[in-house]
Amino acid sequence: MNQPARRQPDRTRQTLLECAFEEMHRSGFRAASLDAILESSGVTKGALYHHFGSKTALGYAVVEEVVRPWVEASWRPVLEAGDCIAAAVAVCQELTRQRTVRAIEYGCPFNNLINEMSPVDEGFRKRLQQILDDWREGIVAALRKGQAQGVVRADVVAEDAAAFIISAVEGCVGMAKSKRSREFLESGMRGLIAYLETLRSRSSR
Amino acid sequence: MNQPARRQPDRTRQTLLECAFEEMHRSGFRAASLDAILESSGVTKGALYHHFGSKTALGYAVVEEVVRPWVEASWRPVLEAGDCIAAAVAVCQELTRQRTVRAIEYGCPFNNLINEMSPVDEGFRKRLQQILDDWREGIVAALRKGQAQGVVRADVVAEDAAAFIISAVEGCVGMAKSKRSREFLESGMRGLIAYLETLRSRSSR
DNA sequence: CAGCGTTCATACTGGTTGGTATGTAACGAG
DNA sequence: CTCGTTACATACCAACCAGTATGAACGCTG
Repeated sequence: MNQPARRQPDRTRQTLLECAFEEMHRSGFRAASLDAILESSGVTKGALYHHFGSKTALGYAVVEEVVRPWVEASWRPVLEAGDCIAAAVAVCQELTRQRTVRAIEYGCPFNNLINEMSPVDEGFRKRLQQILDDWREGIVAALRKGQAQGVVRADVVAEDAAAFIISAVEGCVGMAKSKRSREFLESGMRGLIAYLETLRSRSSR
Repeated sequence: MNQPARRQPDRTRQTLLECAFEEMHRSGFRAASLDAILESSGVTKGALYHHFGSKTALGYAVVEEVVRPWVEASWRPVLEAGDCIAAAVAVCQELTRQRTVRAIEYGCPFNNLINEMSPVDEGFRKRLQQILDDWREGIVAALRKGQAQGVVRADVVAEDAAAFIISAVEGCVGMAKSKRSREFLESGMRGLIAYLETLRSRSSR
């Protein structure tokens, strides 16, 4: 039994965020039903509207407090690794390997939200853009570091490569949603890995 | 004046498809309001339900009769060109150049529909998957032809490269939706073009 | 223990949406 | 001209959904 009458406002809020994230991942933000979130979280409507002023405010909180850390965590290895290309390849391989068919169908929450919400809600757009900017800056820094180390070719334009790599990853995961199998995702990722290898300087092969 | 009482069922149907396409492009399929489509097309609900059995059926027809030709037309140059790499580069440049800021915000209809509808509606998923398969097969054929001509490196895995190229294009257009400016799209595309050049065989440079 | 703000619970509402029932006018066949 | 089918038009409905009003129970403070 969970304590029936005990109050844990922070935990209630966190549960709400997590259940909202999952519902948004499955259905998208606009089609996400508050009733469904309330049912899966075991929270009532009064509690929800105590913690969040509106459905939109809940969505913003999910972006800031769930999606953002999730994106950051997935690429931290690349930013911290010695050989950023090898680390990126490893992340790409991990991305496909541990992904269930279910996860392939639902895709990347970050990509989903950009595609759904950016054109129709400025608050979502700004928050998602900020996450994208930070991600891109991280990749740029990693590539520059790699260039200083002699791992990455000096003629690579870091900004362009970073935008391209992020786009390719999200594009692969997105396109794979229309396929039932893992094949497309794996194939696209092999293409990406082949590209990443072209960024390596001859001296570090 | 358009003929007030004259009947043009084929034209009515076509108008409906085009207006539905635009509304779906702006709002997505599920958030697309039939009333909005009816208003922009000047057609009444009775006429709509005469031509299409349901909103879903209308959506399927839009995919088959508007989205599919649109996707096919955008890549035909690559499939027919002599130098498929040069043609692909040209398509990418054209893709960014002629695109208005408005079009950047709303993104690619094909990508939008895959991301929104594939997980939640099997009928959409199958139709979109078929378009993706055909697109990919086209690129594979173009790459193979390029390899036979000595334009494309022989060690390129055509299936992987095709999946990767399509994903990268759609990823760039998708990510750019979260940015107001053209910068990200152009930057990602420069990265893509740099990648496309790596596919070229040394003998054809 | 008294009092009060925080945290939640329940019932209800107004608006929107996809869909339908019913009617009518155009159109082609004979 | 007649008649049945096609192609629309209008009015209405049931479902769903975000949001609100109201109130009660908890729990900290003094």
